[in-house]
Amino acid sequence: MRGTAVSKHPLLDGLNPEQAAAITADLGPTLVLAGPGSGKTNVLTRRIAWLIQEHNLPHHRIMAVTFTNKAAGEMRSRVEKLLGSKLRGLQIGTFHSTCARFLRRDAPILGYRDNWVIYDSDDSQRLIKAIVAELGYAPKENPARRINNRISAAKNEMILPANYQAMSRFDERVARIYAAYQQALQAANAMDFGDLLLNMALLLQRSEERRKDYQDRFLAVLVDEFQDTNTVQYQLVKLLSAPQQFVFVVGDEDQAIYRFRGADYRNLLRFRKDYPQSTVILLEQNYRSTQTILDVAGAIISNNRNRTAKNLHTSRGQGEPIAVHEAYDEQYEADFVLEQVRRLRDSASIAYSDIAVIYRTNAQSRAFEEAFIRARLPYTLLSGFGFYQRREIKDLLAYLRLIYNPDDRVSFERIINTPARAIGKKSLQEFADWITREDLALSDALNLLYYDDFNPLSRTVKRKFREFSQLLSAWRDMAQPGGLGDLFQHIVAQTRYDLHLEKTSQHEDEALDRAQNLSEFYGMLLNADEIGQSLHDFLDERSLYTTADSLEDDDDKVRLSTFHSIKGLEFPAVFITGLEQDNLPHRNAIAEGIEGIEEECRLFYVGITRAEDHLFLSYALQRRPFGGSSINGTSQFLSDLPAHLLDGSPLTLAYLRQARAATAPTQWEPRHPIFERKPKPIAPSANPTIRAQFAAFKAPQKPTLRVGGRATHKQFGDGLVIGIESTGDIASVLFDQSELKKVFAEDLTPLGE
DNA sequence: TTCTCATACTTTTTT
DNA sequence: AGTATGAGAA
Ligand SMILES: Nc1ncnc2c1ncn2[C@@H]1O[C@H](COP(=O)(O)OP(=O)(O)OP(=O)(O)O)[C@@H](O)[C@H]1O
Repeated sequence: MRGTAVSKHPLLDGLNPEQAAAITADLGPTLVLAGPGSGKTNVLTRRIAWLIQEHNLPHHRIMAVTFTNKAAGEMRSRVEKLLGSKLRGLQIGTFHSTCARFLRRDAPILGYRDNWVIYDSDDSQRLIKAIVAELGYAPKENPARRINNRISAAKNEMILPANYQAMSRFDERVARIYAAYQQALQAANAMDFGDLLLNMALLLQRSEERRKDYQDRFLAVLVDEFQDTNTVQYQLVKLLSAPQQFVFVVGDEDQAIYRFRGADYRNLLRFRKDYPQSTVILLEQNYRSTQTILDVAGAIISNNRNRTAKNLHTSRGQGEPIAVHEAYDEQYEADFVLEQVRRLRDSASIAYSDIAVIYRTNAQSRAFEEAFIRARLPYTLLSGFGFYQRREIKDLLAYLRLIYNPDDRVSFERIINTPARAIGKKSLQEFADWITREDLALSDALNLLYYDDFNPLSRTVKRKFREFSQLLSAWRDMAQPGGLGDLFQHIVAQTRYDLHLEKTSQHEDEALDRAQNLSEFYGMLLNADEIGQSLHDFLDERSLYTTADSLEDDDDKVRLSTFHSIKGLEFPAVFITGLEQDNLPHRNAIAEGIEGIEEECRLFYVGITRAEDHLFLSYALQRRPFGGSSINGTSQFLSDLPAHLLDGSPLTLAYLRQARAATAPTQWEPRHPIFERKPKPIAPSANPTIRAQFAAFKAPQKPTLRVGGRATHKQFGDGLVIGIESTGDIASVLFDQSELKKVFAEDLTPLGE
């Protein structure tokens, strides 16, 4: 029966029996555990329609959580299409958007004023940095970024400053900073990303009245990508779905890739434990990929421990083999991708937007961007440094935010002297000291400037701040829905931000570029005006929406993305690039040990399973991060690929075979990557054979002679050992005085570091 | 106080 | 490569 369609009910049309079982399951807790492409999201969508149609739940009493805002929008329109009516009250959003929406109304209960703003990680780090300075800690030993990570982790675990357990000296400082940071956030009337979730959970825990209200409103709660929920999200689901427990979650532990954000795939197990009466449904039919792609994916993921083995199968047929490509460096890798993109379009009539290029780190997008620009092929980035992170945009946003929330300290400090108004360190200090001494809110202080009796500031300082405060109040009066574009024009004109741009740009080009960004931003404000957005709508949306969220599907451009941002999507053709040890798995993940490496393995798995028909894997022998350069061995995951499913140049395939022979299947031992920050200039050989040898890094066979170490040879002198044959008796050495040579290992004497 | 220049530091993934 | 910080001159 499996795999055959049942079609008794229009909502079940074309679904297989397991999918139908999930959709029609009883109202009680239900868990759908299934691999990629098995229709989990599809099932969740239809389940919503089913609840409305068959269980007569009013649509506004259903809440669904998706992983991205874009997925939320798509889910809403699909449900509407299934039911043939608009469903404005249906609550669908990410955890963050949903919480922000609820808190927009309820935050005053927690002591926020209703014009609170959302701080992104950059804002948080600025605030933390200021606090570190105020507490007199050394900025170097207490980097804002690291501290922010600790604080976020605590919030994800619902640990409040008072309960923060300090296990080290560093942690003791973190605990103090965390407490001060929370106070500063409250004073600034701001919430960071973690607060959005934590405050919502606290609200539900602390206010019985609000809890009952939300619980009464939401009869059913549905969550997609449940494997990537963290503690506070899990608690939110639990709190909101009580007491009737009509909770429906879908997930796949093999696709858990947000551990760094506190997510724990064991929430799937926890769900089964917390709801012992829950129905568990497995889906095994894959509708997305060819069998070859599934087999490769399966071979990769089967090395992970602690997982339910899934028996994925497809009716899509075997498909074509997986292409593996070795490139000399990232530019050649990009050229390879370009070449294949053109070929796919010409011979397989695949649109640009049907193609995804996936990499581990955002920095890797650069080589692809440059190549695509050179070749004049259209592309778009799903992740990375976005529009809103540009200096000029952040400045203008800070103006808007301060207008909306005059207590926003981070924005205030950003723009008080941008453009320069002769308010330097000293003036600012005098102002800040006064505020601290009198324990004033920033907004109150800005008002008190007008009353000489109430402030002790020196004449000039007072005058300068007063002028700023006057501007601010004038703008605030203008900040009405429909007038955001005008407001922008006034800000730019009255601060002479245009002149500031010119002054602070190095070249004409840069000034022009930044001015263009500003007009693009202006366009967005006009757009907001058109749809009648208020300032807070606009600010919230831009804090919570990512580049990928606002991308139109029909925009015919190749998608460049990290593994993380590509999750949940599918493409006829997928390129997975940068398959080098230390890149995937990333060196930092390797340092985290087996958990880290298994997560990297899942990243690879997620990437592979995005592909419908065409899958390309590539690695580069050399990369140039940070102006330096590194020579890389191939990813350990490449050795786990079943050889008979691969296609590539004979040399590459031979090399992979060799690599497989040399390493026992997936030892999670970090191999010894060759990583030289600034290696001696290496003359890259054009000879493919030599290049292949160059690539043939092996795990060390003799403890004495180490790949990546230096050794001396009686005839050729000193050199860098870049490879050792699996037999252990022959080594490839890059000699300082000559070139790459293969020599007998016994003629080499290892040198100390 | 502002601007310019040199120097040091970074070095995963995202809401 | 890119940003952030600090010193010194205008
Ligand atoms: N019963 C079905 N018949 C035909 N196609 C289906 C069926 N169910 C799902 N699909 C298709 O399979 C693809 C994958 O579905 P979906 O995105 O819901 O899977 P998923 O399990 O959520 O995947 P992932 O875990 O990778 O995000 C989609 O293109 C969907 O339209």
